[in-house]
This record gives sequence, structure tokens and C-alpha cells, in this order.
Amino acid sequence: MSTLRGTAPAGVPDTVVPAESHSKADRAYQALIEGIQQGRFAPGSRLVLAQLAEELGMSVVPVREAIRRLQHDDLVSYERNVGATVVGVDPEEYRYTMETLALVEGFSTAQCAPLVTAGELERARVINARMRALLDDFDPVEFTALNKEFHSTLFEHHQNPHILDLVHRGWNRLTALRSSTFAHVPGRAPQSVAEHDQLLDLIAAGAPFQDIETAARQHRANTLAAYMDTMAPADQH
Amino acid sequence: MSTLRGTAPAGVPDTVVPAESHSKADRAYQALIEGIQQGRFAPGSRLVLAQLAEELGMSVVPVREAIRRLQHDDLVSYERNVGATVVGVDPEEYRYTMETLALVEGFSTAQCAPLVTAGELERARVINARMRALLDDFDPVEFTALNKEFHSTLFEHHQNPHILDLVHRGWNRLTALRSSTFAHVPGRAPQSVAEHDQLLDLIAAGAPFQDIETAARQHRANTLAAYMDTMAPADQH
DNA sequence: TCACCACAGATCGTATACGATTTCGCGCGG
DNA sequence: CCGCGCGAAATCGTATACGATCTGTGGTGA
Repeated sequence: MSTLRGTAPAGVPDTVVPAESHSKADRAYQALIEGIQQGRFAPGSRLVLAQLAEELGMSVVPVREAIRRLQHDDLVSYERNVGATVVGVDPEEYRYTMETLALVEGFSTAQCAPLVTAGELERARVINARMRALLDDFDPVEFTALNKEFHSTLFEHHQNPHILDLVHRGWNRLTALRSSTFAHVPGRAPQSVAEHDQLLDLIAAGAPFQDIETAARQHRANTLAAYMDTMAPADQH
Repeated sequence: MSTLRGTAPAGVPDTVVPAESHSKADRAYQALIEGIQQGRFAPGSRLVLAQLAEELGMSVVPVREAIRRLQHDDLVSYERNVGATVVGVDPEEYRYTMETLALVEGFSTAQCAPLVTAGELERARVINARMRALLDDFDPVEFTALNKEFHSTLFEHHQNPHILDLVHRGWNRLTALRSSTFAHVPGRAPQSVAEHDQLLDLIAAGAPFQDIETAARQHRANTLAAYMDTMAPADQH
């Protein structure tokens, strides 16, 4: 991540990309990742180089590179001499992703906590309030966006760019998985908002590293558990 | 990682690569990663596509792909229209790597712990004994190799391939950094071996998740701290 | 009827070619 | 003597072309 040009950091959609990333490969990557996250490419569907190249108005070479990046991000699966397919939402894969995210996000949150300013805390509370307001008439996409924004606020003073990159990759993967099948786990949202507040309280109180890490990690783990509970009965008929 | 072909998973050198990975890009990647880890490419030196292509007896296209993979692994830094340079041993970068490794390796160790068999524990003890035997007439390369083998043994029953992949990437990066400048932190090796034994004791005793995670994480953190202590005075003259 | 082989279509992997961008040194003017 | 702009060399980015490999289909023989 630290080795990437500042303009297009690992495809993080938060930062506005300067319109023309001045590299066809970058544009292809952006286009594909958006397409996947918006569900325009169904999971399991094949990504054919020549076809995509024509759609994007470029040669296959940049497309190829973009696809290999997506492979690194675990957003597509690739087989030599066969091609790439959009990764599905195997519940097991979801577990891997959430677990990894819980790990890195938890650590990162704890590491950033002492450096979070009062202003940032306040901003996070405002965002969380907007999330709470959204609970009634629920919009998963908007909610997810706010969720990203919330956690981003706490990462303002990131200490370790490697870990921050892992967090971003986890988010990307998550949106890709989420948008493609399940809208959301019912009833999880309110608790999520509540946990956000608890987390902010911990940070405000200057709680020890481990407490914050555990709380942040548990926050993700709870979502995962809720998903598993919802899915498991339906899965093993 | 799970999306990679089984034969060449993210350049992990543990698994024997079937001689011909039957992909020039793969061969180039292997060759470059070895070259970097063995210090054949000095840190900071440029990796010129055409030049490497000729050395490896292939066109620039596979080389280019290999370099982008290395970029993803944070082994080279890349600048558009300029080229790739082997990543240096910036102490800060070392910190990032070790910190990340402490995080993912700690978690992975704790997660695998309950599944480690008695046989594997015994094997780990044997490996650690060999490391202890090596303490007298010290060989950093051999020691590092055994260290990898030791931790690999504990990962036999990995639960989360994503995290396992992160561990492997950390190891790769670490060998690359280590081989290029500092042989080792003096005096750290004996303590490292001792900590290994403590870790094995915890696992054997069926200690709770968090205890094992903390111990494994601390194991890396201690190495990092030792390095920082050694480096800091020498660095700021 | 079923298994197997051969062939054709589709798709990828790599080589080569050329335009685009950057870097560096040289000469000019102050 | 030093700063500045210009031009050539080096290097990368992308397009196009072709050979290699896989997949599916149809036909043949048991």
C-alpha cells in the first residue's frame, strides 16, 4: 500500500479518484471493483478479458493486470488458461473475511485510540447518530457507507499503513460479498449502533489498549455470529 | 490466497514448487523473490523490465506481472513510468512488518492451538532443540529457516487461509528485509528459543485463546523491541 | 446405449512493436 | 559561476499478433 501511488491506494473508494487515474490498468481496476461491489457482475460469472477490454475501450493487457489485482484482493478466483470468475458468497469465505477484518480492524482501532482527538470523537458520534436515525426506515447501502465512514474517522491517525491497507481490503471484499447476496442480517443493525457508542466511550475514557482491541474485535465477531446464526439453519437442511 | 493455484501459493517457499511452474510469470516471480531474499538485488536498486527479461530468457510481459506481484507483497516499491526499486530496510518499515506479523501470527497460533496434536508438539520441540543447539556457533540463515519451520508446524491445522496467507507474506518480507542489512539482533536468539518453549507449554496445557495469542504476539513484539533498542542509538547519532 | 477419441471454438499466455513519459546532461543566458 | 530550458536516451504503458491450452461437442466403435 505504501508502495502505491497516492492517487489510487489499493482501490479504496473513499478517497475521490482524480477522474483520470492516468493509467488504463487503474481505470479497469476501478471499473471492475465497482462492478463487482454493485453486483453488476454476478458471483460465479466469468470475466472474459477480450470482452471486458472492448467494454472498457482498451486492450486486454490493462484488463489482465486489473484482474490479477482483484485476484490478490480475493475478489475473483483465477485459473490458469481458463480465466477469472467473480468470487461467490460461500458462508465460509464470509467467515474468513470477517474474522480477518475483526483482527486487523480491532488492532488498528486500539492503536489509533490514544491519538483520536475530541473533534474526531464528536464527528464519529454524529455519524453514529445518523446511523441510528436510519434504523427505522432501513437502507443497507447507506448504512454500510456510514459504517465505513464511522470507522474511517477512528483511523485518521493510523500508525501502521500495512494494517490500514488490510482493513481497506477487508472492507472492499465485504462490500463485494454483501452486495451480491444478503442484504443484511436482520436485527443486527441496532446492536451494531449501540456497540459503536460503547466503543466511543472506551476511547473517550482512555481505556487500555487491550480493552479497546477486544471491544472492536468483538464488534465484528458479533456481526459474524449473527450472520452464522441466520445462515446455519437455512444452510444445512 | 485461496484463489491461487495450489502449486505456487503466494510464493511461499516452504512447499516445493514443481520445478516448472509452467508459467513464465510464476518463474519470474520466484526468481525475483529469491534474488531479493538472498540479497542478490541490493535494496534501493532498480529492477528494469527489459534487463530482467533478458536475464530470465523471456519477454517483458511476464516480468512485469511478477514485479506487480512483488509490489503487492511490499517487496518492491513502484512508480508509474519510472519503474520498480527493491524496498529498503527503513527501520520504520521493519516495525510495520513485525507489528503486522505479530498480529496475524499471534492470532493464527492461538486459533490453531487446540488442534495441534501431540506429535506436532513433539516435532516443534525437536525443532526448537535444534535451534538451541545452534545458539553456540550461530548461523542467522539456518536459524531463520528453523524458526519458520517451527512456526509452520503450529499452523498445520490453519483455520483461516486468508490469515495464513498474511503470515506467509510477512515471513517473505521479513527474510527480504533481514537478509539485506542486519544479520540479527545480538543476544535475542536465546530468549527467542526460551519463548518458544513457553509457547509450547501454553499450547500443551490447553491455555485459553487469549493467553496464547498474547504470548505469540509478545514473542514477535520482543524481537521488534530488541531491534529498536539496538538500532535507535546507532540511528540518531 | 455408453465410453472414448478427435476436432473446433473459445480463451488465455507471451512476444513483439510502437507511442508516451520521465530523467538526465548539455548548452545558453544571466 | 550558477540557474534554466531544451533535446536525446532510457524506460515504461499499451496495442496487436500469434501460439498454447482448455472446454465442449459430435461421431465412431464396442
